[in-house]
Amino acid sequence: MKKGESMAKVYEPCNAEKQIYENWERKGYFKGEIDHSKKPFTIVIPPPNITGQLHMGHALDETLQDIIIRFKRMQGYSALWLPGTDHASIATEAKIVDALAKEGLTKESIGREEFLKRAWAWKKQYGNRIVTQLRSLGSSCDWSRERFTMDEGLSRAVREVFVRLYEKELIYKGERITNWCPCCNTSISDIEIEYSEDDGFFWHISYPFADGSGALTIATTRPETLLGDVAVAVNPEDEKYRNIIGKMLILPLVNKEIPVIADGYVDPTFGTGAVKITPAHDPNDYEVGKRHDLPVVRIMDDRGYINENGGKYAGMERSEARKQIVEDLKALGLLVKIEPHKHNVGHCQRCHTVLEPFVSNQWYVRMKPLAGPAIDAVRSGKIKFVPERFAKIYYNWMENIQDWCISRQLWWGHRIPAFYCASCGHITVSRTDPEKCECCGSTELTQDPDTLDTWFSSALWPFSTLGWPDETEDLKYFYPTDVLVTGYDIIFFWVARMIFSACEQMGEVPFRTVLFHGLVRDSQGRKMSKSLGNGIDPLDVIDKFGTDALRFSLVTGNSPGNDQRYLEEKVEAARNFANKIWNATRFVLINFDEDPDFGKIDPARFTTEDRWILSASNRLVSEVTENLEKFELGVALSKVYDFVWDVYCDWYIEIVKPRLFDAGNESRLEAQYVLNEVLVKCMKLLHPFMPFVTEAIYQKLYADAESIMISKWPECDAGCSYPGEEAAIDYMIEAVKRIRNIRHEMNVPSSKKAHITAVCSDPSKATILSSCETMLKNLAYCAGLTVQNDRTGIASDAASVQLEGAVLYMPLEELIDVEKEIQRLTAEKENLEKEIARVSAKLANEGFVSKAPANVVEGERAKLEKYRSIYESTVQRLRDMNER
RNA sequence: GGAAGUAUAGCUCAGCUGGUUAGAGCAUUCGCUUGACGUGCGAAAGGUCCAGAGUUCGAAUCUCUUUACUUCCACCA
Repeated sequence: MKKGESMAKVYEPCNAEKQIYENWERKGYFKGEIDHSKKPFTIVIPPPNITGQLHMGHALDETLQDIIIRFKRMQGYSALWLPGTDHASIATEAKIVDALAKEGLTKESIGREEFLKRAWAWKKQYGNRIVTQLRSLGSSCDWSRERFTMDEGLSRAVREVFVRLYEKELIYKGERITNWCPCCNTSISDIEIEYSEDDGFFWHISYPFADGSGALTIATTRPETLLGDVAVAVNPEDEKYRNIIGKMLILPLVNKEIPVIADGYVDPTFGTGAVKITPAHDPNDYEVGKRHDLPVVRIMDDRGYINENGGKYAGMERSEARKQIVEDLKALGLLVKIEPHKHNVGHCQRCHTVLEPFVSNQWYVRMKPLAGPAIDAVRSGKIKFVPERFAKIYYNWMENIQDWCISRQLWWGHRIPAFYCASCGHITVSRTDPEKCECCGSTELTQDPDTLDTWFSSALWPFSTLGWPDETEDLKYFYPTDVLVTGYDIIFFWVARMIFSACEQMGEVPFRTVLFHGLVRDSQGRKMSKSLGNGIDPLDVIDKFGTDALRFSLVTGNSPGNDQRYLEEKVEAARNFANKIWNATRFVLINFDEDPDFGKIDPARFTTEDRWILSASNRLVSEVTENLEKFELGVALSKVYDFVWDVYCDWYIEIVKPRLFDAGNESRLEAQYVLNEVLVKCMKLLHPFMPFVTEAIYQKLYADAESIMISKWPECDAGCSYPGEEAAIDYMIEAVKRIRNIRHEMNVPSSKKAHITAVCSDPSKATILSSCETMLKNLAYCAGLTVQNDRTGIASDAASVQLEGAVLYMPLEELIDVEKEIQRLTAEKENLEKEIARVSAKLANEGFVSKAPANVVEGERAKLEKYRSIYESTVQRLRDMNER
């Protein structure tokens, strides 16, 4: 039995993929080896959260990375794709807290140690799920180097960086207004805030003067913060308030005297032009308070309840307190009016709770000194953003950067290595846990209870995963990494922070290129989300269509940085393509001799179509390679797709069939050779995109093959260029297409074959045509072909095909509707007239001829000549038919 | 308030540094058991490349303006 005959008619991805993947992994192909005879090529994975489940975003991200790393591996680089996961402090902690709640426990009740024990157990049990899922995408990660942000080594890196920054005074602890999530019960950094325009109210409240001389009306969106007011500010330039500056007001409900102060911060045109000042609960008020040396009165606890400073409101939840305070003000007649007011409210990115900004004592990274080198790294081109426009967003953020709040009131994460001395108050920050205070020597030390922002550790990922702070061989060989592939949504969270961290710690960029991709949205263009329930599980798609199909659909027709929609039809089309190449292979193998000896092929026996496709495939190699180098993955893929389907399957295979079916054909072996050669080349070009089918096919083609993934990437052969053969086949294809067209238009049944007479004035075209009788017979329902140089013997009602330098006549007798044919020819004639007019006008244009590049002008001339040739024969034919 | 992106066939989208009779997939219409594939083959229909101006010999492509949608940043109580 021939090899191809054992192949199923339909490619079944599910059977093949798992086995193929296991084989790759077992053979160790994914391993990145230090090999000084090769150049390294490194990608570190954007570590997914251990709480995460595979979604389309991962699928896209992984696919892009895998394409690049497989391409580079085949090109001969020592490729390393380093995988791992992120501990995701808030998200994971929330999971554990939820689990505890189900048992009626709280984290405080079980204590820190027990809590962490449970968290690690959870991580062990579920943290690997995402990793398993990544494998089903075909990711060729070096799993032997898998890292976790809380691994011992990575934790050491975190501590090292913290200490270094502290020693350089780039980390400090300070009391500032920080955004706080009362639900997650922790501080968060500025970029973790999500603003949304919410409907709210503007409450106008009357503050009576202490001397009884009337009252001043202020407007606020947060009346409950009134409890913490320490002043009311007006603009010093504001005429209407000039004479009340310095007077005292009675703070309603609290019955405390507060002053009217003057500060330029107040906009006299907004609200009433008078602003209540609550330094503990508003960043601007805090600044005003500092300028005027006002007290800071915090009136809310961490959970969002009014504290003891709130008098009778103490213990009330913030929204409840707001309601009550408004009620009470109304009762006192101090509520002047309530206006509906839309304003931007900050929400917690994770739980969407309304955030509460208030003063607290937190750890910060001083960003200004770190931002400079990080900006330079991109501006100088050491790091390239693809697409470039993201650099602007990056600069804009970096140039206006605020200090980064890195402490979190959580337990799951890297604990801040700061130790407070009970006797002298000194803070000891060190690489190892200190036994005594470095200042006074006291042993009464307590460690800061807080942990670090998750992103603090991910910021070190490109080097911490390679062994830093040790000077490992891996670090020396694989660092800096080459490409970072990620979504534009984490440019600030992660990309920017990796850049400044690497510049500071390594004195070297973390990666040379950042390839940004967009979001995968649903078919209606909405973001996929849990709450909408519109998410598509990549694993379901893989089950239904195969990994290759999913990967193909995510890459094709997509350009860097742009969002895309998930459409099942696209995956289906990709699945069909996998089936197509599978069947092309089946065809090739069925038509091979038992064991073709390609050592015996004679290039002299290559036919025109052989040279045509060898030449075209050679060009394909260079184009696809170039596109991949430029990260134009979608373009590269569609080029291979078009070539395989339209050129190789639809034309080459069809043209070459007679040679294969004729056992005695003298160039049969050459046909088999070219079929095989071009197919393998295409499979290699396709392998990074569709690793599984291409491997399955490769194994079919070569029984003793190792693996396509470690095969050599095709190279462009400069000697393999046959423009003459390419032009000849293109001409023949044109002829076939036009014959098919006319036959279909005339409703000629395929059983009705026609003998074609080619009238050819151009000897070179005559040569081409004389050689293509078989092709016309097989592809254009032709019974036979005669080539002659005049029109003798041509039936006046024959259908005709006008080509450059030739006319093909097909006597189809009664099947031809002469009127219709005249109509068709007339339409064609008119179209040609338009084209000729267009091109002639162009060539008559002095400016065009003198200024356009020579090859463009030449191209237009050739075009004109071609159109004229076809036009003449069209006119001639019309005349014949009309004179009939 | 700043900034960015998008606008091309009924739908989803390609079209790089200006030169194509403006492309693909899906959908539509018509025809096909042609010895790999109906997850296929063949043929067709379908577009003022959002609108307007400019640069140029030449613009879907570059510049400006307008409109619509999307996103990011900042944020006035």
